[in-house]
This record gives sequence, structure tokens and C-alpha cells, in this order.
Amino acid sequence: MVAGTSNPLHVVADEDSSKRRQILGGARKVFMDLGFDGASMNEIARSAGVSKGTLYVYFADKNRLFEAIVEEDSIEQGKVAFNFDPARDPETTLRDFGRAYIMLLCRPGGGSSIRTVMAIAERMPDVGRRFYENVLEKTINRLADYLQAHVAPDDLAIDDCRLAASQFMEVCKASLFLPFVFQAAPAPSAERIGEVVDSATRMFLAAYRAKVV
Amino acid sequence: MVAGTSNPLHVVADEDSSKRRQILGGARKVFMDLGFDGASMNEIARSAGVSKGTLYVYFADKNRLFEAIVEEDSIEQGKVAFNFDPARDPETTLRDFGRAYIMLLCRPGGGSSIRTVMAIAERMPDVGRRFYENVLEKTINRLADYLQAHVAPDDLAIDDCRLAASQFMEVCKASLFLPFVFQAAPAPSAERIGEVVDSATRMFLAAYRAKVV
Amino acid sequence: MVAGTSNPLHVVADEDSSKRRQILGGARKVFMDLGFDGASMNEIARSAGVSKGTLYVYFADKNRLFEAIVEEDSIEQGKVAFNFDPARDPETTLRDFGRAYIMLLCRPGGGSSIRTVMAIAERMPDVGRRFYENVLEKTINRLADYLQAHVAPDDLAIDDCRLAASQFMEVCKASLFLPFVFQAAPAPSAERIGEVVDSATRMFLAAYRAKVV
Amino acid sequence: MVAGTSNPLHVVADEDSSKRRQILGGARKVFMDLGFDGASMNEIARSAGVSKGTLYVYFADKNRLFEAIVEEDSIEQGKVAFNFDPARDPETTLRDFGRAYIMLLCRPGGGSSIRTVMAIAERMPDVGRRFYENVLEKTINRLADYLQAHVAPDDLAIDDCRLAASQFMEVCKASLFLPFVFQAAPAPSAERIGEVVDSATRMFLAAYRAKVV
DNA sequence: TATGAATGAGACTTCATTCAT
DNA sequence: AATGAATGAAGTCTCATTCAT
Repeated sequence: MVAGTSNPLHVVADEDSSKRRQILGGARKVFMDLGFDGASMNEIARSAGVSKGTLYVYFADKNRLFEAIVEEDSIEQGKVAFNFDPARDPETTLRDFGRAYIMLLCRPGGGSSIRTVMAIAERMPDVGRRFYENVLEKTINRLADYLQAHVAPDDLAIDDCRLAASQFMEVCKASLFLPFVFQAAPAPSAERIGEVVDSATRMFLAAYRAKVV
Repeated sequence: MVAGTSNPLHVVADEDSSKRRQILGGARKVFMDLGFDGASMNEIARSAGVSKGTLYVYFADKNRLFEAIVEEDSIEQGKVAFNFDPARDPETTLRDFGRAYIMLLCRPGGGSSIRTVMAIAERMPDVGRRFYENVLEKTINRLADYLQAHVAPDDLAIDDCRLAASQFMEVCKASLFLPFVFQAAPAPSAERIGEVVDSATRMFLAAYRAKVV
Repeated sequence: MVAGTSNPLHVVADEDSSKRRQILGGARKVFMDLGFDGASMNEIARSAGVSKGTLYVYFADKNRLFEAIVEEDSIEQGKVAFNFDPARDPETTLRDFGRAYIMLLCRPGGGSSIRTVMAIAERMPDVGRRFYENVLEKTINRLADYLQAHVAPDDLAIDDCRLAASQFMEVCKASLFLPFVFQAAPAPSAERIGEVVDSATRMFLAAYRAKVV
Repeated sequence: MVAGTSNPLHVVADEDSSKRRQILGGARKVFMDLGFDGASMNEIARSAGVSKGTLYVYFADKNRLFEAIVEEDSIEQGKVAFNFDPARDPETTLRDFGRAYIMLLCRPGGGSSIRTVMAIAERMPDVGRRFYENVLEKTINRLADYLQAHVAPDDLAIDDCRLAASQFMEVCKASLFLPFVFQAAPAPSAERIGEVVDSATRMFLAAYRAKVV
């Protein structure tokens, strides 16, 4: 080793190690395709392009690896910046948000971990709970805050904004999400999503638009 | 098979053999409690009160046994007779149906097979699709038929009744179903279900009640 | 199946199942040859002539299998009937017992589990303790009882018979046991054992033979 | 090796390299605590305060490292200077030696390598043999030499001094060593050791003290 | 020389499935 | 038809060893 060239890159198993991200990437694909039990550590190692032993250098066991992925996805999805600018009018805001939300849920690649996490929630309650809180509840709260900002005599008349937010998000799924997760239909087209979200928006505003006296 | 040479006592593969039903009963509990991968044939045999070998007399393998259960549950749940008597008024009908539907989905025991089937749908697409068609789509269609019967100038103004049916069913889940399946909250109380379904009903009718001209 | 010939031999995994004994036999050899850690379940299965899975039908895990062998050996060795008939004179009794005892300890095949158990005692203290109590302590107590029966003014003058019994057993090992267990010498010949035990007997009696006043 | 071309700073394989001693020190503790199989190279590296790779710079593999430790311990323990000054009288000498010997064997920390080596002797016969020869046999010989020096008409009457030496060492263990190694009793107290060694000394002298004619 | 990340063989164990009875 | 003992492939995880830096 030549003096002065000493390598400062002692890559360790820290949170952002490239190997760690490589493993998470490979494992995510396998977990999402096959489910927690269906995914084998052998297959994960192959998919990640590392040896089986290396998996265990970065993650204590299969559960921890899975949790790390869900956690990461939580953070990732929690960062999805839906446009809840209070300056925008409710109709546009809801229509844009609804489209983005359903597209996230029904991504063709099945990239969303929602199904996989739901499947394992009974055996790994903490994972399920944290996913709900970090991803779904957070989005509900953001939408609820937006709605609250528009509660006014000449705007929206909502008593329970969090319930209303949840109602909008659910009604957007109508005819789209369940056929998709049960593999009874392919991922919906952007056009169909648009129609359904528009219908949901109309229903929502019909219920919550403040009546002019 | 030549008539007269078959032993009438050996009707094993008969759809309604008592042993078969015994196995299905035991297996259902185990599959729904532990999921497809979590359920072992050992545990299933114990739960059904038969020997492990007997399972294979009636079902070719674990997949077929699981499929048979989902199929049976489909038929069973498809038979659940929600009261869609056209003579009843929409508000009462929707409120009663919504309550019954959510209670089915959020049964504390997790008795509903919806989560288990959703979990396996990616690996067993046919099972998922048939479950959706036999259970969920059938209910949507029944509700849609009921709504269609009430489309009238002085009753409901609905363009796409199947979408509307699906919308009502989704909006009933708001704030209840996702926290439950993700184990972020215990099964909701009957009272809370009542409030949420009432809110859903109001929203639905606000959107679809025919406007008096 | 012909009536009247119903087979009562539903061989179950009870204590004396022949498969169980077959497994114990094969496992004993491997454990004693290679030690607890050195023995693999694969090798044990091969040695026992059963499949790996069968091992787990009869024993919950490797530890339990090992414990069962040690327990069985304890019972077996605890049954070794040294002749402690009080009617026999001490000199003969001690010489016969000493020979039998050393031959047991230094069996050429290494059949004795003493070394293997000693090795694992630190990690499996219960196994070690039970082995000591069932095998070694039991023999000490029997010899002590015999000695006690001979405590008399014209026979033996012993204060602490259990210590004396232990002393005799230890002194019999002199120059024989340690070279054997450390593989520094082959199993001693019967002739050499005779000489050493005779010397031990003389020493013991020199110390404990009642002095004629 | 050509004189002048070897780098004097690279004396890695040197028997007394400080790193080498550091490794041996850390490894000794781990091996003696956990046994050969129980000790992992990871744990050894941590205990020694070096990297895992460094272990392999100094020792070809785990076996060689273990052998080096046993060898070192052999030499170390072989150096333990029991006081065999021929000028001292046998009774005191034996009592002092016996106490020191048993305390070494029954050290609470299990520091003695005797158990660890005994455990592995069947799989690594050379290690066992060398340990016996360097440690146990050497001590026997020293004691035998001392005894030989006291063979005299008015002192000791011993025919086979090596046997006698071994006999004394064994009889000192009575009631103490086996319960300790089998974890059936905690390490004996100094007081109890004193009693047992005194009894052993009396027995020894009763057998071998020259009879006054 | 010293490091520690990476490897992959092999350990223990589970479990769907088969088969002699 | 019914049993349950037996199987062996495949699962998760460990660890001695290697190698690029």
C-alpha cells in the first residue's frame, strides 16, 4: 500500500451500505412476488446477487430482513408528496390525489407491499401496525388536514374529517382495487381510474359540500 | 366404470362424504388461522380428527385441499342472504346490509377467508379470481340489482349501478377495515360500525338520491 | 384384512419401540466416537439406518436424543451388578470390584459415555449431573454400604465410608485411566489392571484395616 | 532465505510475536470456556482483539490454533513449580502438593484445560497424548523422583514410585474432582480440599511408610 | 501485515407426501 | 378405506475460511 493512498472507504454494514441496498432490492422483489413464506433465503440471495451468508451479515434473520423492507417502503411511500396545498380547490385536489393514490395501490408490478404486509399481519402484528401507521394513516391524516382547512360555510361541511378522508380513499377503490388484488382483473387503465375517481369525487362533494342556505 | 361392479360402499370421492366434510371443517380452521404456508398437514389432520394419510385419500395435495375450502367458503358466503327485498326502502336496506357486511369482514376471530385468500392470490391466481367472483362480485351484483330496481325519477338516480354498489361497500369500510386487517386496531364495536355505516348511507344517498325537479 | 387377524401391533413411538432402540444404538456409536458437536444428525441417521426425518419422529431434537442415550447408559451402567455381598471378605471384594470397575472405564471400544458426558457437562449441566448421580455416585454408595457393613473392631476402621469408597475407586485408576482417556496409551491389559488393582487394595487395607490392639 | 533480503520487521511467524501471544491469550479463554466446537473464530477474534483474518496469518486453521494453545498450556503447566525439594519431609510435601494439585484441577473458572482436552482427545489424539505427556506425566515423574529420593529403610518403602505417585494424585481427587467436572457440585472449598488431601496423605503413608523392623 | 466483507458448505430441523399394513 | 410410520427435499441459519484492499 502506497502512503497517501490509504483508502478511507471502510465500507461497513451501516444503514446506507451499498450491499445493504443491493440486498434490500433483491429481497423486495422476491418477497413481493412470493410472499413471506414463499420466499426462500436462497432465492433472495440469488435475486440480490450475493451469497446466502452475506444476507446474515446485514440482517439477523428472515424476519428482520422482511421488516427492513416494509419499513423502507413505509418511509418511501410516506414520502410520496400528494399535493395537499390548501390553496387548491377541493374538487381538483381530490381528483388528483385519488388518481395518484389508486395508481399507487394498483401498480402493475405489484410493487406495493400492501398485499404482502396484509398477508403476514396476523403473524407479525408489529409489522402490520407500523405499516398502517406510517403509510395509510399518515395519508389519511394529511388528507384530513387538507379537508379541515376547507371547512367553511361556503366550502365544505364536514364533522369528522378523518372519517371523511378515509371515506374518500375507500370510495376511490370501488370496482378497481379488489378485482386487482384478487387477480380477477389486470391493473386498471389510467382512463378507468380517472372515471372512477371522478365519480368518487362527485359522491364526496355531494355529501360534504356546504349547502348554501 | 361398469355398472354393478362398483362397490356402493366406497363412495369416497363423493362431494358430500361425511369424512370429506370433516376434513374440510378441520382444515378450514387451520388455514384461516395460520394462512396457507403456516398451516401444516399435521395440524390439519389433528384439527380434523383424521390421520394424515386420510387427507390424501380425499385430496390430491395441500393446494387442492385449500382450493376446495375456498371454493366451499365461496359458495357458503355466496349464499349469505342479505336482505335485498326490493320492497324495502333504500335507506333501511343499505344500513342493514352495510352493518352485516362490515361485521362479516371484521369478525374478531378473523373467520373471514378474505385475508387468507388475498395473501395467496399472487401464487394461486385461480383461487383468488374464483373467490372474488363467487363472493365479492356476487354480492356487488345483488346490491346492484337492488339499486337498479330503485332507479326511478322519485327514488334513485344511478347511472352505473355496479359501480355504485361497489362504492357503497367500500365506503362502509372507511376507518374500520384497514386498521383491523393490519392489526393496528381491534375489531370495531357494533356501535362504531353503526355510525360509520350510517355515514356511508348518508353519503351514498346524497350522491344518488334522485333530485326533485 | 381378514376378520380375526386384526393386527394388535400398532407399533407406536413408545419407550421400547424397536425403531427407537435402533436409533439409540446408531446414535450412541456416533456420539461416543465423535462427541456431541462432532456428531451430525446426518451421520447418526446413516449409522442408525433410518432417515433423518425419522430421528425427529422419536426425539424432539439433537439434545433430547443425546440425553436419552446418556439416560439409557446411566440406567444400564447403574444396573451393573458388582458383587457387594456383605458375606464376602473385603480383600476379595475390593479386588474383584476394582478389576470390573476399571475394565468398564477403559473399555477398548470407548463404549463408556463418561468422556463424552464430561465433555458436554459444562454446556448441559443437567445431563452431567444426572449421569454422575445415576452412575458414579450410585456405585460409590454401594461400595460405601459394603464398607460400612464391615466396620468392626476386627475388620475395617473407617470414619467416612463414602470418602473411603471414592478413594478406593480413584486409586484403582492410577496409571491406567488418564493415559487411556488422553489417548496416550491403549486400553490397559487385564494383567496390568490386575496388578494396579491389587496395589490399590493393599494401600486401602493398609490405611483402613482395623489395627489389632 | 538469503541473508540481507529478509525484512527484519516481518517476523510474523516468530514464536514470540506479540500479536501471536495476544491471539493465543484471547483464544485460550474462549476455547476453555466453550470447548473446541463451541468456540467460534469470530468469538476468538473478538476476545483476542484482532480481526478474523489476522488469526489466519498466524495459524493455518482452527485446529492448529487449538493445538498451539494446548501446547503452550502444557509447557506453562509443566512449569508449575510444585515444591519437590528432597530436603522436605514426605508428609508436608505430599500435603502441600495435594492441595495445590486439586486446586488446579478444580479451579472455579474451569480454567484448567484438562476437561477441554479430554473432550477432544478422541478426535485429536496427538493433542491429547502430548497434553498428557507434557502435563500429567511430567508431574507424576517429578513426584515419583521425589518419592524415589525418600526410599530408605527408615523413610518410604516403595517398589514402583511412578505407580505410587499416580496413586497419590488419584486418591487426592476422591469425592472432589468427579462431582466438580460433572457439574454435580460446585468447586470444593479450600477447607474440604484440605481434609481430603490429609486423608489421602495418611492413606499413602500408611501404605508406603517403611515399617520399622 | 492487517483487515473484515464475503463466501458456501453443511449444520439442524420441518413437513408434504408415500406406502405397508 | 384408513392409518401413521417413514421418507427426503428443502428450509433457515452458522461458521471456518478466503481475498481484495
